[in-house]
Amino acid sequence: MARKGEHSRDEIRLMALDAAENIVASEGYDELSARRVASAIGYTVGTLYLVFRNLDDLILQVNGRTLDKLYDYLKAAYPGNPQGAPEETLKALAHAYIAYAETEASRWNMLLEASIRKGDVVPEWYQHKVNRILALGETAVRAFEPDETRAAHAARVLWAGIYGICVLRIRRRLNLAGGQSAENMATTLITNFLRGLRG
Amino acid sequence: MARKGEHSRDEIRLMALDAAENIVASEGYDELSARRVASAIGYTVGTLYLVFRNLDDLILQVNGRTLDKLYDYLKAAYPGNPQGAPEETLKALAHAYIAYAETEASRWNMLLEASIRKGDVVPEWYQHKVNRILALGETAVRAFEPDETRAAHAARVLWAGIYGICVLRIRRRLNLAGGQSAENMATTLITNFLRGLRG
DNA sequence: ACCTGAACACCGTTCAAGT
DNA sequence: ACCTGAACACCGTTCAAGT
Repeated sequence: MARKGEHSRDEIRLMALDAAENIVASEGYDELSARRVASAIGYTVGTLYLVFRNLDDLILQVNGRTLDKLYDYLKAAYPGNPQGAPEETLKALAHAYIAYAETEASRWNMLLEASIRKGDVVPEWYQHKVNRILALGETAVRAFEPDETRAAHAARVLWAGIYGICVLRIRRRLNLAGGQSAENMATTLITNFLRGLRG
Repeated sequence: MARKGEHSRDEIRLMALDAAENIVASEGYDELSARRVASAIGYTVGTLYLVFRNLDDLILQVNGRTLDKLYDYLKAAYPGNPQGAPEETLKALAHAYIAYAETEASRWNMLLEASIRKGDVVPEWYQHKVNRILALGETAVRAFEPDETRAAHAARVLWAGIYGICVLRIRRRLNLAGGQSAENMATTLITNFLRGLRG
C-alpha cells in the first residue's frame, strides 16, 4: 500500500487522528484500536508507533483537538458582552457545554474515557487547553465575586457541577427520577449557586 | 483443579466477585480480565460464563456490592438527627462521599468505568441501590425546600455536583489551579447552593 | 530511510468433548 | 451435570528484516 515517503510523518499523524475520530464517531470508543486506525489509513500497525508513543498518546491528541473544538463552540455561544448579564452568560455557557457533550457525544465521551496511566501526568499543552475553557466561565463569575482567587475557585466549582451533570447524562445515569433534563439541572445549579454567592 | 460439585454456582459467583475486587484493588481496573478472575479462583474461563452473562455482568455485580458498601459508609457518617442542622448533615454526607471515593479509589473508579453497552439499560436492582444513596441527601435538602418534587430535584443537582468533583479528582484533573481540594470545592458548592435555595 | 510482517503475550466469548 | 480445553477472532506493542 503506502510506499516510502508518500506521506510525511505529520501527514500520517493527521490521517491517523482523522481516522480515529471517524471510528469513534461511527462505531464508538470501544471499537477504537491501533490496528483499525492503521488499516483505515492504509498503513501497518507498526507505522503508528513511529508517529505516536502508543495508543494512549493518539487518544490524547484526538482529545486535544476536541478541546479546541469545544472551546470554539463555547466561544460562539458566548453572548458578546459579559458586562450585560453575567448570570445569563453563565447559563448560556453551561447550556452550550451540555449541547456540545450531547451532539458530539462520542467525542466528549472520549475525553472522559482517556485514562491517565499511573505515573503519567496530563501534559502541559493539554492543561492549557482545559484552562482556556475554564477561563470563559471565570470572567463571568467575577461579576459576583470580585476577589480573583475566590472567583477562580467558584468558577471551577460551578464547572465541576456542570461536568458532573454531563457525565451522568453520557453514562445514562440521569433517568433516575422524573426525567429531569441536564439543562434544567444546570439552570438550578447556576441560579442557586450565584444567588448564594451574591450573599 | 476444581472438581465437579465442589462449589455451588453461588459460591463460584461470590469467589469470582471477591477475586475481581482484589485484582482491581491491587493492580487497577485495567488489569481486570475474565481469564485473570478465573485463574484466581482456580477455574477455567469457560466456567465464568456459566455464572455470569459476560464480563460486563461481573463488573456490574461488583459495582452493586460497592454501592451497598458506599451506602453503609454514608449512613455511618450521617450525624443522627437531620432536624438538627441540615446544612451540616449535607456537608458531612458530601465529605463522606469524597472520603469513600478517595480511600476506595479503585472501587469507586470502577463505578465510573462501567460502561453501558448500547441497547443495555441499568437494571432495576442497580437503580434501586443508587436511589437509596440519593435519598440520604434528599431528606436533608427538604429542610430548605419543603416541596417534595423540588427537593428531590435540588438534591440530585447537588449530588451531581459532588459527583463531578469526585470524577475530576479521580481522573486527576483537579490539579489545574492552586490545588483546591475536593473537600473545599464541595463546601463551596453546598454553602452557596443552599444559601441560594433559602431565598 | 521508511515501512512491513511476523512475533509475543495477551484479550472476550463459545462450545464440543471429556469425566 | 459440571467443567475443561481448545478454538475463533481479536488486542497493544516491538523489532528484525526487506525495499
